[in-house]
Amino acid sequence: MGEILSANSIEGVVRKDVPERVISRLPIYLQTVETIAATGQATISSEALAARSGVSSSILRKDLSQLGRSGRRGVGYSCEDLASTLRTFLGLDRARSVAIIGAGRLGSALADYAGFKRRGLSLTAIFDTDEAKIGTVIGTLPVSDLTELATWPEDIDLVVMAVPASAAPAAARIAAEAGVRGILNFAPTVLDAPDSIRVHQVDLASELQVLAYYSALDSAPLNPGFEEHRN
Amino acid sequence: MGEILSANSIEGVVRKDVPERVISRLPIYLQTVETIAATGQATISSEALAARSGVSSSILRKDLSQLGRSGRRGVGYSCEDLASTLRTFLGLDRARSVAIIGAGRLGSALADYAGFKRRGLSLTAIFDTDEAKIGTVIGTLPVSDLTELATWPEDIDLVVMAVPASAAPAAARIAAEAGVRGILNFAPTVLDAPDSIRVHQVDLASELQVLAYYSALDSAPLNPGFEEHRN
DNA sequence: CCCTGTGAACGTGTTCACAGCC
DNA sequence: GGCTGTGAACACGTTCACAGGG
Repeated sequence: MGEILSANSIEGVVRKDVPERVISRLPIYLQTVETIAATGQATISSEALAARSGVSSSILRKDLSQLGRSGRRGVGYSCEDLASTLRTFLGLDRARSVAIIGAGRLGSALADYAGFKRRGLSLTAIFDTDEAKIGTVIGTLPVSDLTELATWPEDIDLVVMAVPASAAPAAARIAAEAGVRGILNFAPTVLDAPDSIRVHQVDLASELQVLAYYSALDSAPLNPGFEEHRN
Repeated sequence: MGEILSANSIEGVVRKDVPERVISRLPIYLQTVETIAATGQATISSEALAARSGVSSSILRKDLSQLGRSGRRGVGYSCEDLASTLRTFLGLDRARSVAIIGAGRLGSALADYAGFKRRGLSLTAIFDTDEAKIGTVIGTLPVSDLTELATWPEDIDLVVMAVPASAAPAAARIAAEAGVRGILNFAPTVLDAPDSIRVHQVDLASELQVLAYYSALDSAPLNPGFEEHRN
């Protein structure tokens, strides 16, 4: 045991509990540093890496320092080492298997996303409940019946949920029973899932509505005088 | 640099400055309360609305209190009034116009998303640079040449970017020059845009990598005694 | 008595500034 | 001199608990 521990640092140091905010930035750093490594550059400073990742250099250093010492003072971070540290820390050294539920337009489009393998993920299966779709091929994978998820021969770690809101809760229940550990939910509905399963929401309309708020903000004042509402 | 632009101090309009965290939850409340209103229920308590939105009741009350008084003590919130307050606050009372850039599989799938109008958004145009795609029809909209965005007759408030990472920066520049106020970027690359434009990132692989981290976390038993390492 | 609205306490995340090592 | 790593200061977000109107 303790693979996870040794993963983070060479000297058997601690795995402090790393806040989710930090975790959510690591994939960005990973992607940036991989891009830089691909150009042949051997090292990069926190300043430069932060700028290209859209964060401040101090937060980048704080974040990376939580994975154990990974940079060298006076030099910067080794691109290769850092990429490898990040991959290991995120658990991507062995590819995580992903299934897509929903073989409609969105599911098909996401399945086509070329970057799975390159980013430590392996698309293992696509499920649907629609008999007309089952058996058709998307990319290289045939669409399987969702009921087969429960007895699927390979472990499925993560699910991308690309079904209508009405179908999402039932599909989530099936995924949870099959032992899936995380769901990325594109359906515009809050899923309540057991604690064993982690759900992240991606809602096109909600994201656009937030942007709409800010777009309205500086072009036209709304609600004049709403300040005064106090009681 | 840090995309943390302060959206408060713009154009002289000083409104009580509502934190982004709060703004990002409002669309969820809106959707939940609309669903409840559709069942005919007239009022709802903070407790119930919070549970169905996946937040705590105290945070819901704090959030809503920032939009002015919207509930009634002893009773709860009027579903209709609250929905209307939220829509107005988010600037959705007049539909915000959205364009999609990228008429590939993802762009087409997103264009098909039925909920635009219902959620205060109006899909106005779809752009691409590929001549083979220009002129084809997606849903009810023809695909237009991206160069036309600059002189598009209708105002375009928001853009959904559904192009490969390599094409995203150039497309973002065109959008920025056309006066677009917000970009929802599905391309897996950090866009740096002028301050006048707000960029939100949706990255399939990054989201899955975060889920991968947590899935690895508790499937492996935690190191016994790891508590003690905390300092 | 019910349920919102809110100050005050608490906890978490970010920035600052510099010590420490290259 | 350059750049990381990190405590300490600061800012922000959440929860608590209760005052106060219905």
